[in-house]
Amino acid sequence: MDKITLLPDEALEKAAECLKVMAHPVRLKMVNLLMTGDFAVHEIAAHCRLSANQTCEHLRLLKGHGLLDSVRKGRTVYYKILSPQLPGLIGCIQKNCVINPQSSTHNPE
Amino acid sequence: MDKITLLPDEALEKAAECLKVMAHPVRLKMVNLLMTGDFAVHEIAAHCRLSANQTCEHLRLLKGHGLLDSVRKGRTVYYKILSPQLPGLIGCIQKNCVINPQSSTHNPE
DNA sequence: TTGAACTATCGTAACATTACGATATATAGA
DNA sequence: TCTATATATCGTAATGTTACGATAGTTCAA
Repeated sequence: MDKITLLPDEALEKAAECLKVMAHPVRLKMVNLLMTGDFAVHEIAAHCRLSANQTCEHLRLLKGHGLLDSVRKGRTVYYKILSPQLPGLIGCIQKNCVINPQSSTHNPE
Repeated sequence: MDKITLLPDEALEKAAECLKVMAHPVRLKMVNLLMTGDFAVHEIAAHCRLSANQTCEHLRLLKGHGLLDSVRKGRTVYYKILSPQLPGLIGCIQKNCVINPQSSTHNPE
């Protein structure tokens, strides 16, 4: 196993869209936080040092792509991880971007 | 092991930048192809059904971030995978976006 | 009902990315 | 040298993304 296969275009487009959603430091931070539990919007905002509306927009994007889910309890809305793939991606990032730092050290210009 | 950790901002920003580079169906396709061997620009262009200049630009971006490398042999320039993390990411995509299709089935609007 | 807390949405300006034609560079062969 | 092939770059229009102020909806409690 571990054979190299050429993935179909459809899968690549789906993957690219998913990656695009995750390709933002704030959204990565949100997902990373939510891996440790469920949190309210204002808690996520505080953790990311972000305004309420920006926080909502990022969360909406993540939820809109099926990566997160939310429940309201009174005035507070709690977000949680829905996609079972997210932790894997974060783990992949941890392995590839933290332990083995690389990339973004070059400049195309 | 497999403990959940909050990654530092620096790592998240680096990861986001790396993901942004990969978050394009054509670039994913290029990397996927290059996992099977080294290829010339015009071969990559043909495989991706892309114009020469677009192909070069995508390859330049990937190379500029240290993900690919290239060697010239005569008139032909061959690209190859440089970053040892790329196959892992593609594998992650294969697991998460192909076997377990999800995401991009919702629409934020 | 009124106000406060919390979340969500809208309009839009600022910014980044992508596509594409035109052009430039590099190499090999006639 | 001249020409064709193979890459690379540039300028710019089209498109997409993000940030941000303003506003709106929701819930609770006084």
